[in-house]
Amino acid sequence: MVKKLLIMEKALELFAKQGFEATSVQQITDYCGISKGAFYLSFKSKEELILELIDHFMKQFISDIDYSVKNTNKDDLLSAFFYATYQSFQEHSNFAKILIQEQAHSLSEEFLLRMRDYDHKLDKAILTMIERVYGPKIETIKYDLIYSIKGFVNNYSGLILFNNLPVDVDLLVRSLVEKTNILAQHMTIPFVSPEISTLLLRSKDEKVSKEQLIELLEQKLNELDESIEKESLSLLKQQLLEPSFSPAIVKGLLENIRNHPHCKWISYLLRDFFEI
Amino acid sequence: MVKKLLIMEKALELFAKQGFEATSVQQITDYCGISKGAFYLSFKSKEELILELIDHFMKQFISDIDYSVKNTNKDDLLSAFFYATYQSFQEHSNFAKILIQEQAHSLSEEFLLRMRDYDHKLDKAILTMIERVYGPKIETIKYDLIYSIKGFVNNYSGLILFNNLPVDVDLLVRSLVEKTNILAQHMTIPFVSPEISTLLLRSKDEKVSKEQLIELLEQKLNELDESIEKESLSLLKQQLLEPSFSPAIVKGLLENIRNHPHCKWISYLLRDFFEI
DNA sequence: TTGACAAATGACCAGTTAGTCATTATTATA
DNA sequence: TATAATAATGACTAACTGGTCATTTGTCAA
Repeated sequence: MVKKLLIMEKALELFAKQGFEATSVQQITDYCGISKGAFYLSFKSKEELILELIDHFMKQFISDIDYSVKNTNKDDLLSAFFYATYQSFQEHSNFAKILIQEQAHSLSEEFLLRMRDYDHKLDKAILTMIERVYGPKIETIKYDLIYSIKGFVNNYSGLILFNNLPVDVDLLVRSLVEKTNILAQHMTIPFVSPEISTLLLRSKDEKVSKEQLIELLEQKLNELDESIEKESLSLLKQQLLEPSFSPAIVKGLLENIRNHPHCKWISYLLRDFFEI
Repeated sequence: MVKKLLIMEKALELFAKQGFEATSVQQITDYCGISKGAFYLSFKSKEELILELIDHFMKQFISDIDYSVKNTNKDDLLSAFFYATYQSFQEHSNFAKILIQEQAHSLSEEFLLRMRDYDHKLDKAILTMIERVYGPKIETIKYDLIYSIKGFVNNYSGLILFNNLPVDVDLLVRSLVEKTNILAQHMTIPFVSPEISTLLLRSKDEKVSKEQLIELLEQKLNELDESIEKESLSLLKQQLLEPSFSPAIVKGLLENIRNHPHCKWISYLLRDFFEI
């Protein structure tokens, strides 16, 4: 099994330098000083190597973060989080580079799903953290806060990693903690509403449940006056409970409510649900 | 010439979906309904197509931003900037996707240099903007502010583009303006120092000049007490004025000062200069 | 209808890719 | 030492890549 680790190590180096696609199996085996056949004794495909690398490092990273978020006292929590993050990034800088720059497309569906899942876990860890640190007072802006924190981490990491800056980690952490605190204390206009967050915090393939949709529909129906939009919503609710209309009709009903400011979101969720 | 536009349009679509590398010329010509030969009548290579696409959209984008930054009164400046940005992104969402997710490596040096140049222009536009909006009081934190603004733009764009969210642009702009204002008013601990910014704001290939380095060296020499580090610095200054040591010696001298807190930066710049 | 010119084609080239497998080398066991 | 089992090799395949170019098609004016 030591061969497997050698391959993972050397491959990571090349991937960080050139990206997944631009690195060939031949290059990896040359760099390891082994034959191409030997590679396929350890991994059944290049794809499998990539997935194993992702799993290996993400499991470590997420559990590090999660631990520090759950086992540090409230006052040092933010510092601990940023420290743990940049500690991990420095220790595994090759992986960090891949994490930050390797884009969505190119690779397999499996890869995307897995990354999304890890991202989701990270979101939950950050959410736990800010709820512990700031309590209920950031309720309305917590999703924007998650996003801002992830933004800071990403951008400053990219800055450091791709310019090979010598880093004063202490300063970086203090600076990011301050930015986070400032935003938490003064932000009043959230952009990421709970509605949007439900979409972001669920996995890509698991849809909003029919029951959730119906609940949301009823809520919206109460808000609206008699109108084409309200009737459309009502018919869509009927369709949810007992499908009877053709796709064309459903599409038309969705079109009716699409531009109503109160219905944009529900229209989006319904489109997602009816796969239109 | 209409053929050329067709190719650019269709190619952009495929690039946004799959990335540059994963999209073949064959795929593009199939999607356009033309022959492979016809492609090479309009572009002399795939690379040329990519560069033309980048130029086409970046010139538009940068000039839009620059105009709005220079021709809006101070009070609406931030709003105008974020509006212009998201207007552009919505209008050219395929290009925006490429801009946000297409990573550094993979492509040619020419591509990297050009992107860096546009990025640099954007930095300058944002700098102009925040200096106009906030005046001298943000002097010490202005580079962190640039970075935070770019972080917000990038992250919220990614959020919107890759989840196909229906966007309330007004809300988004108000939310980002607020975040920016909050940071500008309360941030006190900058991470991006003027030293770092000199590195970021210059193009990749233009180095810090020898004269600037010597000036910086003399400054550091005055700060230090007699020590191995000071002697190393002195010898390095000598090497700058008149090269005489072998690369191994220079490397050793740099190693001597690498971990001294006062010398991290100068050591980095010298490594860059001596190409070690 | 003809001839001249430009536009468009797609078979073809040389190179690279991920992945296979008959063959050979190495090691452990008896 | 002889045998069996395992590890490792690298020439090979089939598919695909960016790019070329002899050939065909389309469009004019004469």
